[in-house]
Amino acid sequence: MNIGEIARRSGVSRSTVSYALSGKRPVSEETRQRIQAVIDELGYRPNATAKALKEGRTRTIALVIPPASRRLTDVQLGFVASVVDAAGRADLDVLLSPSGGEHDRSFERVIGGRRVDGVVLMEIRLEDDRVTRLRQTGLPFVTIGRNRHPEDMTWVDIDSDILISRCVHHLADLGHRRIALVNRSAELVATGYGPSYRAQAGFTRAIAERGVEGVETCCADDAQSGVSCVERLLDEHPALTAIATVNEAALPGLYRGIEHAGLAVPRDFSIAGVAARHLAENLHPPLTAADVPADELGARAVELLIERIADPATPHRDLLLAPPISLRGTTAPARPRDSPLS
Amino acid sequence: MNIGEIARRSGVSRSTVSYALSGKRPVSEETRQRIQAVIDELGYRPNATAKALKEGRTRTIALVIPPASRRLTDVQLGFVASVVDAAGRADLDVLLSPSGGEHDRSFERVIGGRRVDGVVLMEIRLEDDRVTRLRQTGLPFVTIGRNRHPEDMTWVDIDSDILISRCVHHLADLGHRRIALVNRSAELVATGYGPSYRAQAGFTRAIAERGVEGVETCCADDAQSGVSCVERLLDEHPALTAIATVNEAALPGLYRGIEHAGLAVPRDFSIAGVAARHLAENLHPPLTAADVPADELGARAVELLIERIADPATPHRDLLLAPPISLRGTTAPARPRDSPLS
DNA sequence: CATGTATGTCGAATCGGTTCGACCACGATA
DNA sequence: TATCGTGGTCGAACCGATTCGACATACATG
Repeated sequence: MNIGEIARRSGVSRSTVSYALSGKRPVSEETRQRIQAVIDELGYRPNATAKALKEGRTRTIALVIPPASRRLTDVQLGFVASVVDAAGRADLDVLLSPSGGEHDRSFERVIGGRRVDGVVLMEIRLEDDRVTRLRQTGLPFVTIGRNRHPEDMTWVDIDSDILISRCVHHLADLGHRRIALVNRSAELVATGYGPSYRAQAGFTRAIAERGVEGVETCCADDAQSGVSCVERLLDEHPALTAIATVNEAALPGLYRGIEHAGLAVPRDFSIAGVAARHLAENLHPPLTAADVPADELGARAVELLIERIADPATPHRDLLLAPPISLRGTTAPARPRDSPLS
Repeated sequence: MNIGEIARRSGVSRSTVSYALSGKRPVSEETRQRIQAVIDELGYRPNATAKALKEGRTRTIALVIPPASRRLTDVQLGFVASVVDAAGRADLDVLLSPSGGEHDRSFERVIGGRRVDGVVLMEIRLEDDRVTRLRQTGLPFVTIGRNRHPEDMTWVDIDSDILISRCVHHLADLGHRRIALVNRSAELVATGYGPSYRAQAGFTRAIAERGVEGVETCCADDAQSGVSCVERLLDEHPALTAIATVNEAALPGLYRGIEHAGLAVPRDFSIAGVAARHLAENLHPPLTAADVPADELGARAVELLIERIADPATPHRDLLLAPPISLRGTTAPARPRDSPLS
């Protein structure tokens, strides 16, 4: 079952078997065939662990995901899928490592034990311990998202600042004067989650540029919270006519909340956001949104990582995408409503 | 950076360092502290690959998922999350291996190269090559779902036969006389996907037991297909008053299609199904459904796998769950409708 | 005092591969 | 004929850990 067994049965040395398999030195056609016959018969496959030890690389990358207990959003799921896919195409295996909370053991095990040749890190915070930790180990890594100082690292990201700003401009173009930003959970925003932070920045800037009225609010990542979020918003700001959002999971709730308030989308109320295309198209009416190109980002992250693994001294690179807004069914010209309270 | 370096700097042999770390033989307190100091200073962590080679186990399990290109359903996602979670608690890493189509290289790489100590297999078909392959390698494995002959293997599953049958009985109890089964995609059913096959069996049986009229149909895994599926059903069977389904992804579409037809759920039309709790609760109105206990199944699968890894001769076990139907907002007494065509 | 037992340490073998240096046989070349 | 290159093979070293057997020292026991 190991290379020695194959060698013995073929009457050659272990090195000859190895060379017959790798082709790194010539082996006579005759012996090659004899060896191959034995291999086929026994169904021998070289032990990946032994190979990894000798070669000094595991042909495995780690994908560090947010703790699995918190449900992955559609966009995150898209990242996982495309990373796994791209890695597979490059004959790399993917070790899944949840991080955060009680899962830090897993991260430490994978990183410290050098079980992988490189790491793809998702869900980066503006200040992120894991980045610091990876830096000290010297293990190549690429992040999906960036921290506060992304200068000396390799990353891919979407520009949620620009994207949300585009949403606001689009809504303002349609005549909306009172626009709310529905961000992700307060907890996430508080712990310095990049996309939320940057969405906020883009929102504030665009609001100022257009001289319209803006309201910012946080909302937990589920439909129920979306409903109550809209209730609260309409209660406190009855003249609101549009929402821009980066909160995918809340979207069904936002739709429902608006409907409960007796408003029709997009006739009475507009929504624009940043979401997975799949999700945007499946909502009803389909969401006008900047579709996060998770496939491209994930695939590119893996490519960049492979580059860094091959040559860790390669200069750092990055990729910042700002896909256009796909106009679907949730934005329309503003129809001013009388505020019942004003 | 390796154990030899630590040994040299502490002035002891490599074996002493190893024993100091593992505690498998006594080491004097003094040397232990000296070694520990060096380790802390250099941030040394033993190489997992070398350890794996020597010990003959990798402390890694593979999780074989359906090809990532096809979007995972909520239930599948629940399985992944709980398996990763449970493995993490047992200090096992999880290697993600997509299988099917072009991804079979990945499966072969992981299994053949003995990169893992055991395998959790998801999305089992009634006839499944991967099960056959795993059998010949002798690698311990546990399946989530079962194939046609699950006698000599270890598996966990939900009893979709019983579950769908319960849905039918529940609907029949409410007076529904014409009930449709919305199964998963025709392709999946055709290739012998267990849950679909068993749902069909349970449906047919329950229909017969209650002497009601049943219609079976397949539906692709997305909202759009759900809409057209309902359209088609109501067109061909205008007197239909209820749907039982195992198709999570189609649910939003089913709701929408029913609404389009001018029917209200649950007043005019009832739905009962099998789905992830999370999803059922987030629909509007919340879905009356048997909630798939993905957490429990995933965790149990890992436990069973760990058992088999520790002792491959352990007798095979299984776990078949049939959670009760949670009554939520989508089922109500039948209100007969006149068929516009009859 | 001899013997036995436990503590503490070391060197060498081992896991299953890859790879380097050496060697032989052969035909081509000077 | 002496030399060289090359095809083909082997043995040994190596990757970085663990573990076994051996040995030395110290202490308790008969």
